[in-house]
Amino acid sequence: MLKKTELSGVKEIARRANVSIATVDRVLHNRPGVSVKTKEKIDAIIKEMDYKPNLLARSLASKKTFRFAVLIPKESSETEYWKAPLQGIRTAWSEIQVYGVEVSFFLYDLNDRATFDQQAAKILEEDFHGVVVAPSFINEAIEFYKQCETAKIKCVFINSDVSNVKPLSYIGPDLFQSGKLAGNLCKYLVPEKGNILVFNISRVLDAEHHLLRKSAGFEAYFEEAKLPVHIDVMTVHQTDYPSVIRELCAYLKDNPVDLIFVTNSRVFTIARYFEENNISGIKLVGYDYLEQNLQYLEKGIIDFLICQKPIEQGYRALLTLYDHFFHQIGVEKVQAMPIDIITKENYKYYKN
Amino acid sequence: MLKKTELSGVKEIARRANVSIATVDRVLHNRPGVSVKTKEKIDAIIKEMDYKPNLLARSLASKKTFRFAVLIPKESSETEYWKAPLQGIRTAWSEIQVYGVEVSFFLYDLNDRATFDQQAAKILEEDFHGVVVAPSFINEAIEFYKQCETAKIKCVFINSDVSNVKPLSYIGPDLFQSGKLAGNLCKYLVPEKGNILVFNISRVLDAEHHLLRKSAGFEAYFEEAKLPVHIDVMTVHQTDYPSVIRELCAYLKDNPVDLIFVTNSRVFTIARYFEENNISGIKLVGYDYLEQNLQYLEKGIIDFLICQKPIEQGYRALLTLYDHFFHQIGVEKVQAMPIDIITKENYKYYKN
DNA sequence: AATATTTTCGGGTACGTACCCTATTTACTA
DNA sequence: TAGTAAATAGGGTACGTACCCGAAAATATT
Repeated sequence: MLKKTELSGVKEIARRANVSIATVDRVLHNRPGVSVKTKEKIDAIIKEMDYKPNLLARSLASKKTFRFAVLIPKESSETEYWKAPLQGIRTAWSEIQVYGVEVSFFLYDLNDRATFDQQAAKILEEDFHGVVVAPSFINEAIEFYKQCETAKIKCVFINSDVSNVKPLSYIGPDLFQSGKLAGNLCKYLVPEKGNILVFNISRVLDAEHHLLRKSAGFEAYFEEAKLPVHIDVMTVHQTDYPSVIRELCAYLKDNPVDLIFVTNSRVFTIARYFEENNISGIKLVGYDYLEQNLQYLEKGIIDFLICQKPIEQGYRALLTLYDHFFHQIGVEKVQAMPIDIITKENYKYYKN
Repeated sequence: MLKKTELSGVKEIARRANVSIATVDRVLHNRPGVSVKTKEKIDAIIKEMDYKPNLLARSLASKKTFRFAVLIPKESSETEYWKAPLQGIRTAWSEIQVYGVEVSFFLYDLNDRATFDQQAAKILEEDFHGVVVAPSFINEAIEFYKQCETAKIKCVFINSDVSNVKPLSYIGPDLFQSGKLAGNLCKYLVPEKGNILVFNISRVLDAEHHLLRKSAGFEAYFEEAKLPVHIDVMTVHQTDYPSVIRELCAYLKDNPVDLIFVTNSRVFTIARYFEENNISGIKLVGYDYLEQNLQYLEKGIIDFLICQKPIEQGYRALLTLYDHFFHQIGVEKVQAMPIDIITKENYKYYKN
């Protein structure tokens, strides 16, 4: 608890440049009204001092308010995955609320493309500065992105990216690599010439859908490693329990399987079937840190879960917008999330 | 970019209570000089408003300065592990420096107990408010902790904890569980009745040393899972390459081995030997995200690395002290780090 | 050369909190 | 009851930055 040492920031600059604080302030925010000569002098001093503005004082003094929107799927009864990013966004919001950040939520239905457009339209009606988007529907998302561009609304994408579109930042997994990691793990779980089933469970599957990219990465791994496993890929569009199981049983009847890799969080569906019918001997690998999945991990029915920090994705998405607008910081174009491996022995310590 | 709405905090309280800001300030910091009656009135209003002080304004106005010390091992030529926590501490420091935080570093030599005491003594001579400690030497650390207690210096432990000692916070792995996770992984790597060698490489090994706890967790896993693997534990106290390899060769000559589990970051030593002598067929699992280890992970000589976010440990250690002193926030007594699994396919995305 | 206009700049106040210094009130002593 | 000490309260400035408003200097117009 001692005293400060040097003089403060802008004041010190002003003193050295023999100008007023207001003038320094003008060049800092390159506002007009400063002659080229003095601007250069001040710029030089700023550089020389390596001046960093005091963010506390800045946001204290600033009465600016920014409005952000959030366009992500709502949590469904079938999977609670989207609770996590939402939670992360809420946490970030609570931290930066005091700096004058307003956030509005627009949640769409993963099983209904139309709801995406509806919510997107609502956002465009209002006057937002930025928006966090989970682009589950490729074409719709691209269209929305373009409209945001003309409306000068900054976009941050989370959870899956979209080619040919350059948002302010993408925060999420490298999906192909995520599939490769799954392959890497599964290598250890199956015998020499084992049989693997890759299982896509999703109502909608756009051409570039993220499940397909994981699936592709998975197959690529075994191809590159030249491992002689047999891989079948199966996709079901009816996501309710009976439908999924019906398809699964049909496959199992005719094919030997050592391992099933479910490309999203719905691996618990399979696990439930295994438990209820006392099936063992088939390894199970899937995605996401959900209560529904963890119980089967604990019981040893699911061997591995792969997880990509959904809470942090949401958290960082909002903070990225905040950094961009308040600190005028150049934000990372791509913020690749780690690809985490969760097992029975470490899940209790995992931070989603 | 709109306007604020309500009146500010203390001012509003003062207005409602018909007193001055200074008086409100007194009851907020329960300083003397306020009659019981007005104090009660103000307290009631504070409660009613659910007043939360503006931390920005607070630290702007406060000229308080806190001094923290850091007592951790220095990076050695043998392992660069301790670079990471140091880096995390430095990052945290750069973020909170503006709030008046001073940090001094006292680095000791992992191969020389005496240096711990020397640096510890230096810390006690000066007037610090808090200290970040890596208690590598159990008894010395306990002694230091006690002296800190009488000197009213708050301690935060990182990397490994010490029983019977209750620091402000412990930030690091659950070592026993970390060993269990290793067992969980290795289960998939060895055959039915495989042979495993657990390898401790450390100059000093206190009774409660963290390598031993990992080792214990590892064995416990196989015991609980009732898996009939054969586990030998070997410890070497000479940590240079020739010595380690000499011991290893002696063991390998007489014993079949399917997998070696190295309980710390020195797994690269073994990997180097395997590479130079073209040994394959022995799986290798060890600890820590070091450049030295990653190259062997990439080459497929090391199968898995377990990692516990050393950078974040340092980062959070300093922030914990900061939170405690500046925000008077009750900090978490134990901040268990996640137990992360690193492979060839996900290490590029890992954040240490 | 005098006036109008534009460019360039400084003074001053505000943001919400901390804390010093002084003024007023109350209680106590002789 | 005056006189003094202690308790209680308020005024005011500072923290580092933002930004309004008006003043001075430079340039343009007549």
